[in-house]
Amino acid sequence: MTQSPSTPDHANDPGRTDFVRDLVASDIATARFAGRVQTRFPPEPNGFLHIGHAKAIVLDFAIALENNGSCFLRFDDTNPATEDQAYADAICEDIEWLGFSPDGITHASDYFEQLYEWAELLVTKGLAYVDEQSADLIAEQRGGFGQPGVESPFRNRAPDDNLRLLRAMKEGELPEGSCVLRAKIDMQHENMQLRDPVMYRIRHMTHFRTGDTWKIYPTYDWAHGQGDAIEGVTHSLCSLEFSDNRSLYDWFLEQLPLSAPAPYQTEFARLNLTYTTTSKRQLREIVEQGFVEGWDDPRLPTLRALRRRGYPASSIRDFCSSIGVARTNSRHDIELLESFVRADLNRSCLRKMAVLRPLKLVITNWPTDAQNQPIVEYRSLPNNPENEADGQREIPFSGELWIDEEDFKLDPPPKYFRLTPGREVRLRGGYLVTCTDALCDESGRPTEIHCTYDPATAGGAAPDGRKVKATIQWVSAVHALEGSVALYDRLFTEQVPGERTGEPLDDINQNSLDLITGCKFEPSIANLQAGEVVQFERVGYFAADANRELHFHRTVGLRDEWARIQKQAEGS
RNA sequence: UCGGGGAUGGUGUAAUUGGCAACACAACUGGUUCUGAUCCAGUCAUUGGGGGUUCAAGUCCUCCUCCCCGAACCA
Repeated sequence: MTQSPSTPDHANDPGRTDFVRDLVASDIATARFAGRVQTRFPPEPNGFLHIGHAKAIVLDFAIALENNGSCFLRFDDTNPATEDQAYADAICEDIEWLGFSPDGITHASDYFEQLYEWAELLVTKGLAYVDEQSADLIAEQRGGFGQPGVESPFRNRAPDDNLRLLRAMKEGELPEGSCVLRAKIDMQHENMQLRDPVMYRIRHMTHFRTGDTWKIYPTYDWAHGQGDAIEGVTHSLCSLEFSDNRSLYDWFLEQLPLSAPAPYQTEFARLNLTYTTTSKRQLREIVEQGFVEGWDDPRLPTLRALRRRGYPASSIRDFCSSIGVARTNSRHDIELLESFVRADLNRSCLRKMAVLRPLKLVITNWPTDAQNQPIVEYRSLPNNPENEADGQREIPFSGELWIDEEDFKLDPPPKYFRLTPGREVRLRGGYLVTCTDALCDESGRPTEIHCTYDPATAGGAAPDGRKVKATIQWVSAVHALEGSVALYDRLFTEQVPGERTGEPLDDINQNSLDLITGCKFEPSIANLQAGEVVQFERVGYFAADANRELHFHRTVGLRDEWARIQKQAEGS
């Protein structure tokens, strides 16, 4: 198994351990599996991977990696009604993007034949029987919490008769729903999972891999542990809700003639994040009801959405390994994820200047050439102050510029450092300018700002050492490229969607997308690759859309001290 | 109601297995800065509650409280 070499992940936190790693270490110490470690990531190909899956993927692969073991990707394709090759392809793609290469890609359906043989074995041993009752009846007879179940009238049918019926099920001679194969365990067991669980159901459906060869399909419980055993998995990690299934996992494996020590299951808490959801069902509703534009809409926590939004795979990996593994149900602040994204992007991103909401700034004393045209100068700015090796770029500067509306106030609030009549600020990498005048429309909204510049401050430094409180970004009006930007807000308005009313969709953020057109960009923006992420200085990180020219997705904003001050002012 | 699991700051995760509650995020102070970014310094919990054992308890015992999961021919 491999992982992109660029990211050390756990390496930055060596001594780190958790209950899963403790278990693995102890199994190695006692040679339970002869020192082997093998894990697997077992998604069902009926949906797209999301950030919650990323936690599981990182854990599964990291455990293998740290112990010289291996990790397979195994599709849990036991339900032909909901699964599809397209999902399987998407899952492979997402895992690869995340930075992991499985040691093998397998399917539960690869083992249908072996599973069936073992099912006949259980029938022969009197450990499984065909039940001809309806699903409703079986459910009813299962009993409830604290109440014992009732045994099926078919429970003690002779093995030979069961075998004949099972074969008839397999041959497609019996209609869907007419009967199921059940394990014969204990209808009184306090763990409902052991009250004669269903092993096979009849489905006359086409499976995306096995086609029409099977008329019966194994349930999750009858397929999962067996798949693990066949593949040589040692540590089968899954989420907490499968805790009660563990006894069944063990029971099935105990009945089978295995040559190696049986794998065992360990459960851990799945990932929850504030202001979003990792529920497959909820995500489906959000997409299907049109709250977002598709499974890769950057507002979603799906891996393809995060990728499109510009989240580096390494930041997701780092986040997943930093949050640890426990059995406590918890919910992480989404800010933590965002802080990993910012940390990564701050190091790696080129800086660009962009003006999202343009306001014209005219330098009234800017020189003109012989044709009476404003002269154009090229100012040199670092591509990334965090990394000198990224070099410099030349940006055209002239007498008419765009600045952001937010960087000018006719009537500045307290602690506002930016441009206002009479005040001097720095145009980043350009000159110090002083506002002399502002033209406004009828409603009093500024439409054009007039400034004078100080020719002695070329590059933005004042020879006399005078300080200005603010530096703002700008784009030369005649050279500006025009495009659009999608600003994303949280998917939900509440930290815990659904906590108020019981219905998560009640808390969906109706204003999660703010599409801004008419944005102005510095000319070098034209050289960006599809999907490349840059920092628009003083604004945030933005990913170039893969298809639309000059359209950007806001990955995450910069931390914003001014916004904080304003909020405090509102509060007091 | 029965079974399984869980509870450490605003959030999450640790604590050499009985020995000074640590780290990250958030928040708040302040400093640096040609990004109100980054960076740097500082502040912010005696561990769900009661009782017990012990020189010493987040850790052991005991009683209690609260939370999550489980009664698909889903996974």
